[in-house]
Amino acid sequence: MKPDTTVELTSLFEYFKKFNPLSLEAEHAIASISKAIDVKKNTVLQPIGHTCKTIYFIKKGLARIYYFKDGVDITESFAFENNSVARVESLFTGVASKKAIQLIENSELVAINATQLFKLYDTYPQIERLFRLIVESAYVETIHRIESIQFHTAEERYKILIKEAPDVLKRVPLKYIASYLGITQVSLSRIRGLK
Amino acid sequence: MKPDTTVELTSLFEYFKKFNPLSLEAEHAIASISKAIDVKKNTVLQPIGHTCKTIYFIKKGLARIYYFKDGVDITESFAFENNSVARVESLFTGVASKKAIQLIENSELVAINATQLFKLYDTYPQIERLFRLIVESAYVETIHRIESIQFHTAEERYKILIKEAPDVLKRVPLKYIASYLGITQVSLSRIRGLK
DNA sequence: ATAAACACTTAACATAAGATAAATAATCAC
DNA sequence: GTGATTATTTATCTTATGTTAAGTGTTTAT
Repeated sequence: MKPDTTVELTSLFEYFKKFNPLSLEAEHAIASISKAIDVKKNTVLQPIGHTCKTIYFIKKGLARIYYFKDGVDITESFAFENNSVARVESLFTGVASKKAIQLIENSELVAINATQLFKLYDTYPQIERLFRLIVESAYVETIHRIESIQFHTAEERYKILIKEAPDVLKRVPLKYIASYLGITQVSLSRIRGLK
Repeated sequence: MKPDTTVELTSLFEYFKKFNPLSLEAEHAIASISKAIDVKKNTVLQPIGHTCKTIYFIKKGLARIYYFKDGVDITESFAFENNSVARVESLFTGVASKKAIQLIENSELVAINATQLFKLYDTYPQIERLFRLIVESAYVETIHRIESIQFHTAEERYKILIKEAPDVLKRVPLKYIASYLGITQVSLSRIRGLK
């Protein structure tokens, strides 16, 4: 019988396979620096002001990255199941993050120790390649996000969001969606009220 | 005496050194898939609608990535000397780019064949690592750009720009700066007129 | 040197989104 | 279940930015 971790990490390795399938040995190496955790709704994983040293994979549930701008809670991004989430601007620079990760639902996560992960890059080029591809993919998404923020009206952005991620509306409080779209909750209500 | 290419690529390899120093062999491998080109002001390097297969390094000069939104010319980003520029959202996906790269000044570039570069990744893990680090760095910049666009007023964004890149103002037409800031040229003039 | 094209500013008006406040509606703790 | 939070909507007024148009200044090509 397989050890527990392997079973728990099945969906993580499925996720990896979409980018770069790993050898069993490489999978075990990642398993050895990862642990599965259950987190209650509204939990904040790491406080603002700490350097990000963990990459989370969401087996089940829903998270957001947020921060405070002039005392106002701003949602930078959402992350759904079968995706990873990390405070990248801290992870890749070592600078303390001004952001936090919060779970919007009761969630099941895999926490990967990034410090140890980066060390695995030397031994397993396939792991370095895997995360290179994951980052490239996230980078492309971020570029699309810029186009969306900069060159669509708030109403267009709202319509695009509910078209591309109708789930969001059911699972995420509107106040979080509003700041994600770059507007106030009042404006979002107004837009929703149209027609 | 060194071959010509080595001399011409000095600044490129200096740029690489900031991320991941390469062996001479790896440098030669990159040199063999690169060529130095001189480009006149206003030249568009590749037409919109083609898949991006080239990474450019700017030895001298200044470029912008732009596209058309509802017929209006929008500048997505600028790239100055000693930096690289590519239409990443096409490069990493194979999808035809809706964007073009244009030189704002007479420029000296190094064109790196990306298709061949990606093949080098198998032979030279150090090259794969180099570009992983370059992309991670660009990704972090893009995340900061989102914060800037989404949560500062146009006036704040303008002030940040002239503080962080005062060069831009001297070398880039205001119409390009305006769309980069996400506003019209008229709005930018108005902001500049204040005080 | 001149005309044409381009770059930038200014003005008047229209509109989308912000700020504040108050009213419902939904959820949570006990 | 009841009261207390929290979430959402609605209304009013203000403000920043868009749109259009016209005018001035600056390059560029011949």
